Amino acid sequence: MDRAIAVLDEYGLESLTMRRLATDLGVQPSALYHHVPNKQTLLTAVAEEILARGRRPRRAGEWDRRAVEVCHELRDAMLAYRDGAEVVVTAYSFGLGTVGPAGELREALRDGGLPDDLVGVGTRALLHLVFGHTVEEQTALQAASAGAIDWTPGGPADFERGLELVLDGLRSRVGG
Amino acid sequence: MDRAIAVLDEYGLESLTMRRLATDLGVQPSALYHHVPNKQTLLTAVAEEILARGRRPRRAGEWDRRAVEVCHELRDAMLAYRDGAEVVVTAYSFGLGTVGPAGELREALRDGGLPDDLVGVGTRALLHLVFGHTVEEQTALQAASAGAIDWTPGGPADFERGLELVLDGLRSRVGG
DNA sequence: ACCTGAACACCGTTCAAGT
DNA sequence: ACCTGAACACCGTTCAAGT
Repeated sequence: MDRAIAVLDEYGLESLTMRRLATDLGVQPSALYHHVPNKQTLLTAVAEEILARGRRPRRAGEWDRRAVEVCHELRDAMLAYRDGAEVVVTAYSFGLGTVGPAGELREALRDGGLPDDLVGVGTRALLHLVFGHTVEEQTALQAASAGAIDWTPGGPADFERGLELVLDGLRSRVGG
Repeated sequence: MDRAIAVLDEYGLESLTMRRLATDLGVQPSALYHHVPNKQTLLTAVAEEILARGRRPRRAGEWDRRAVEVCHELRDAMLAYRDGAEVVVTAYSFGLGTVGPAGELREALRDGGLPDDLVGVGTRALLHLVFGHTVEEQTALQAASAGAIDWTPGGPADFERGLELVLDGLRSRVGG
């Protein structure tokens, strides 16, 4: 797991192959299949580890500030490793909603007193915003640091303004 | 182009390889490189063709209803072909914003009289919502039709409720 | 201009065999 | 239990050579 994340962070997702990881570990590729059934499972484990390493204590009390906090933690966790956003988003799209923060977000919206169906709609909307923004941001950051692009993308400020758009929508529906 | 989309729709993105497309066309793989510099370019062209085939006339007059209309057109276009959402989202993440509907969305928000920076934030938020929802919906639909899953995901109703959340946020900021 | 044939440098995964 | 060695069935891409 440690070596997988190290290879990912140093050489990128396209270089995180079973063969390369095996070489890095000084082992034959086939040896990996005694610890993991296939590559997708390996990548899911990497995604979970990235999220676990990004975990922080909750501070906010209000449900909406807590939702923003979870979104920031998620973004920061993904940005902490090269191609982290892609890895997490792909893992999420496989095991729909299994990955950690979805549950915490859902809980926050529920605590806000929103009706059940809106909790679902709102949670997915926030997750999609975080994922979309962060993949775009990370791609642009990496392209910029490679000199392939001249502009820099919207950072935390733009990120939060996007979140506020849907939180406005949610707040106006509390108790509705 | 026609054969590429046909192969995609019949066998899925993972089967749309240069070698397979070549075989389908009765030609050697190397022959494709006289029409396209690499696979990514081919996939971008496929994405553009999928969007072009989904193009519909604009009906709505109001800027916010027009934005919803563009989002629906985008979703429908992607859902029309197997793995269409993945192909379009990937292409988008490479040539950031070059793909068609982003401009139309941007134009709609601008017509709404929103300040320039909010136009950018809002456009990206809507795009990310459409992409996130549609990839999730299509993945679940395909998993369900393969019998791999029992539930069905949120369709057009949930889709539109998500959009309305951010449109509420945007409307409340018109003239602000 | 467009294509073939052959090669290069890779993939993920399986499986008998070893210790 | 954990690993090796060897193979299977693929990839994207390049390039000299043909028409």
